[in-house]
Amino acid sequence: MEHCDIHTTLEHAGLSKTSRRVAVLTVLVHAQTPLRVKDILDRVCGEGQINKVTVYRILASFKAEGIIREIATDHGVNFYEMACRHNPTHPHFYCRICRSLSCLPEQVIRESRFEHLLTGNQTVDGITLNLTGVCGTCNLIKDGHRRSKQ
Amino acid sequence: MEHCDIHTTLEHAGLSKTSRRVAVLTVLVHAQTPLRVKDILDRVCGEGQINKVTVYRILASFKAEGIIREIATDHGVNFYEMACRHNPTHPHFYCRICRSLSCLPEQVIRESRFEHLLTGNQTVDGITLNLTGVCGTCNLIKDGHRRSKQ
DNA sequence: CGATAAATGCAACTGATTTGCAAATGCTTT
DNA sequence: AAAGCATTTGCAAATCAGTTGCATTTATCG
Ligand SMILES: [Mn+2]
Ligand SMILES: [Mn+2]
Ligand SMILES: [Zn+2]
Ligand SMILES: [Zn+2]
Repeated sequence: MEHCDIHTTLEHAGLSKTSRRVAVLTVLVHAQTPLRVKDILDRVCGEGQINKVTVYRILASFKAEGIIREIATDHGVNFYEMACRHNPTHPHFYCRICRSLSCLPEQVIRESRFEHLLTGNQTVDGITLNLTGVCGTCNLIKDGHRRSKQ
Repeated sequence: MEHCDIHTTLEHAGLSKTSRRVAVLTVLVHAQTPLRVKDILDRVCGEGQINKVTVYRILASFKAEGIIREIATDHGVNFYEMACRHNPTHPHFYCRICRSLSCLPEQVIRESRFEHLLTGNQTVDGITLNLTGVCGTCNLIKDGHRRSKQ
């Protein structure tokens, strides 16, 4: 699958190409699902490592520049994914058992579809559509438990 | 505006009508916007007060029974609102400056509209549609700052 | 009334995110 | 190159929402 060029993206956002920013962006660009800060730390295990505070700060700057999207969940853990043209806004599914987040990529969400709902002079810069429930894997485990109790 | 009967709701959910549950549900039923735990604690300032742990446990039981909805936000603070027939699922607007959440009540969101996106055997029990941005009040303040700097 | 289960409060804990500050790094000007 | 200044990073500590363990109270049942 195609993805953005790391260096072009940073240049276009006006962010200098430090080793840490390149490392974090590389991880995000190659991710198949949205990532938590912990996931990013695990995957940036190159030579000089990286501090979690640095990751938080880099993510904040990426978000401010519109490079990435932030997806909040109950349980207070945020996920991050690319917000480039290769990855338009789409719904997600969050499993409240295993706390995993997966993309539901078939339906693109247009901001314009909801802007008429705004009555005051709000400014919208993001949309999140999340389904919550129990994922397939956790449902299987649940069924197993149910059977073994009968 | 009309709202659910406290006692009927608790009975129907199979929850005993303790003073704390009645207090929390009363606050939620009369709220004009989704509330944080802190808001609920502020509003349940009757005689015997109430402990925050109790509020968390009551909210967990309400959510498990489908009495209320939970709305997650960046910043890791959850909001709660009634999930009864008087208040069908609808989008919300979250201001990332003042961290307030407001209801956008004009567009009802039907779970069925998104279920065809699920490929595996997930179980869906909730949908959240959030717009994020800067609210009218915070935009006014921002404009004020911009002017005073010119 | 006792026995038992459910609900509550309190203190301590957890875990994600943030803040303060000092050290490192990078770029500009002399 | 050296000095000056802004940006980035790391480390320790703080913050803050939410959770857990356990003792106490309150409700329920026979
Ligand atoms: Mn996604
Ligand atoms: Mn609402
Ligand atoms: Zn799961
Ligand atoms: Zn605001």
